[in-house]
Amino acid sequence: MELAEAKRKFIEAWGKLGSEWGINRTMAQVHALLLISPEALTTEEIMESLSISRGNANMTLRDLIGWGLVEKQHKAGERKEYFYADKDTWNIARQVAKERRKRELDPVLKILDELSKVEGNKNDAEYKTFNKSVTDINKLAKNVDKTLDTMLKAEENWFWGSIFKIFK
Amino acid sequence: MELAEAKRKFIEAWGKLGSEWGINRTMAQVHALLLISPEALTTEEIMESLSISRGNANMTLRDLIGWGLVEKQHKAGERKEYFYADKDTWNIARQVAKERRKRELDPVLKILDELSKVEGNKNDAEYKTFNKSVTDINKLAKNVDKTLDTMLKAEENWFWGSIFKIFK
DNA sequence: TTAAACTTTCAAAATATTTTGAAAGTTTAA
DNA sequence: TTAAACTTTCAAAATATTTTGAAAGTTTAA
Repeated sequence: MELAEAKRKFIEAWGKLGSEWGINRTMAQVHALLLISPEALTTEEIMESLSISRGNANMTLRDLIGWGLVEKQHKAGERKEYFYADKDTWNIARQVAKERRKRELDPVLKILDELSKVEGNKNDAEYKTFNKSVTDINKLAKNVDKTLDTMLKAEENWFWGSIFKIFK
Repeated sequence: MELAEAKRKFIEAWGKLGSEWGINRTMAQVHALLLISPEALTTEEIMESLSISRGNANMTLRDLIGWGLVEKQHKAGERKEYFYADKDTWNIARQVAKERRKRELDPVLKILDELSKVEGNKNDAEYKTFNKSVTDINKLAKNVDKTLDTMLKAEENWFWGSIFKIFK
């Protein structure tokens, strides 16, 4: 396979995976493009490579910066801004986990905590089922939360090393 | 908080979480409704509770069955079909992990394997960066894949117990 | 100051996804 | 067989999301 074709496939695959994981397709594609670029790119180059508009490129890059996946760079003597993606996969995984936890898991945990406090008649099947489902899901969500927390603080080797020790 | 209000909130929260995780909102809401129902419900009751159309209810229920989260039940002497959700959160988590792995992770792993085989000039920065990113992501994805595999085979207590032993 | 070189915004258009509901299909009892 | 009681399908409508591109805004050098 040609390098150029391989690059296109990578951008496509990453874009698809992104869209299945709540990151929009273009955002994931811009990220993919930067991941395989040795040098930081300008908005212009990104627009060109992916055939997207200036507005889209601008907003997408700001989102990626917001997710902590991309940073702005300035070159001496130039007005243009350059964009560079962190290429450490462990950092990428951690950043994504961190953002999604904050944006999605935390608000749900808050609601579940409230809902598991709702009182009711213990002889009412409706209440009993509601309460059991809510408390069970709450427990699971808290476990996930704690695991993510540990992962966020951990070093890559330590994390996977420990996971593997357990999983043999 | 009233039970009725709590139920509404739960359905809303689960629906939102679902839509952030690639399961459509209505599907997640139907699932939530069934999770807090002690008895299996009919299509009619689901349509009514959530104010959705017959077609939507039917397709959504079939999807939920396809994800292994809901099952059809028949009551003796009745023509109607009843739908019941598995209430074991560990099973739910495993089912979802299993389906998403199959639908999303596996295809990407296949592409990454191919892409990491692409040959090129080792003095070319373009090639070097491409190759490093692809192989790194491939390694991470394989780790995730293996961990999911273990999780799918594990018992709940064993899984979380082990995770906790490590994470102290 | 000014104007060139850039970035950002946002309403409108394009696209993608979801939902509806009527028509078609299926099953069962008699 | 038939017809009532149900389920399924799918084109069209509704809704949600994404993208465009021109206009407005900002920064810098001179």
